[in-house]
Amino acid sequence: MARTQGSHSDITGPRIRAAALKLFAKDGYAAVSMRQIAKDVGVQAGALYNYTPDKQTLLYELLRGHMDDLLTVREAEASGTLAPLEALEGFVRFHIGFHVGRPDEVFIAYMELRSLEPENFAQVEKLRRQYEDELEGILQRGLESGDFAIDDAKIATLAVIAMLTGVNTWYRAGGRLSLEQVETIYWNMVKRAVVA
Amino acid sequence: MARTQGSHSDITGPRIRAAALKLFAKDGYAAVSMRQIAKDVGVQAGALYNYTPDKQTLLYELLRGHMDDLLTVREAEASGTLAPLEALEGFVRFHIGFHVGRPDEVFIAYMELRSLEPENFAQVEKLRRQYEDELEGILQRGLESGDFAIDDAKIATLAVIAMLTGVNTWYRAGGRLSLEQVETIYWNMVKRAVVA
DNA sequence: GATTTAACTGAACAAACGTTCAAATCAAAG
DNA sequence: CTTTGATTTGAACGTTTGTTCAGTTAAATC
Repeated sequence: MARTQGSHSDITGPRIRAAALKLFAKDGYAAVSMRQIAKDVGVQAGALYNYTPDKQTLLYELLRGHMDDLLTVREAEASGTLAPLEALEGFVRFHIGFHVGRPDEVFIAYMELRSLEPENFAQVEKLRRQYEDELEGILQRGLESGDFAIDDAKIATLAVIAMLTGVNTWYRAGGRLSLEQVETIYWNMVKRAVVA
Repeated sequence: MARTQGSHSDITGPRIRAAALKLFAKDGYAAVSMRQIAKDVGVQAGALYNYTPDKQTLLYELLRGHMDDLLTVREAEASGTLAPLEALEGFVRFHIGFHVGRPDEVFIAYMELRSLEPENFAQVEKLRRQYEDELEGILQRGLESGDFAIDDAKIATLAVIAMLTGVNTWYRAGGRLSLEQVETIYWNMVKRAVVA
């Protein structure tokens, strides 16, 4: 079994994942061949199978890793103790910052969900729901405390997330607006949309 | 050349497009084979080539047709003469109603843009920008008249469209909420987000 | 320097791909 | 009934797909 103890080079695995990530994001999972990934890494196609049992697992581990990352990083700045307004602002700014910094991961994370086999899909979907639940909790708390004025916490959750994730379709580092400006613009819109 | 005069059956072409639409939406353009489309229609793969020169054109015509539809239907309820607030409400309700009624078209229209060859991509992209420009115009007018309070008309355009199009990820006809209720919930959020 | 062990190559596999085309089929026209 | 012309079949094409594996290479261990 390969990769059980570090020996000769531990950089090929990551390089494969980086190449797959880039190519899947650009052309889509189904349109990318193992030979293209191998060529990008500078290796023959057969060599990839020392690092992944198959193509599907390669995709799954990218999506799974991305969601783990998202939840782990988010956990570090928990919102449970904050008032709804501050918690919401924190979530908005976190979401934008995190997603803008990982455009390829974000892109495949919801473009290629359907390319996952059912059990892999279920795993990733569960993590995504877990992330959404934090926002829904914030909105629900704010609704009950009277801080927020929304018709439906679940719909507002999905609407806010869709709006925020949309940043990735146009934002490019080094553009007209700084990340902090973008965060503030979106936070203003979210605030006005939900705060009483 | 086939299909120059109606003769024997004019329903095969539409049936092919319907099958392609359904399969592309479910599995993605690259993952769907001409043989799968043919099987769905109840015909051999070779027969498809009496109706389309190749697979790429099939996709292009689906996306192109969808965008033409969008712009044509939208034109029928122009907003130029309305005050910004009414124009915006009309746009929001139209966008939701139109998109919710065509989930497959909407899904491939922005999932499979990258599967279009460059010149086809440019055509479809142009139509999409044309649609977005109407919303941007409404927001810009409202900004200048003082009816709206937003930081940036272009960003607000993209944010609103992302939020509205997100309806398609969860809305199903016959669910808990009627279409009109959904429109109203989203209109409330948009209104609060941008109206002064 | 010899031995071990992990990493990679390069060829091969069966299956599936988009597309083509001669031959068969079928509905309508004369 | 025969002819015409559009439509479909079914096989074939060359290419590409994911994956396997015996054999080569090269680094680490003794």
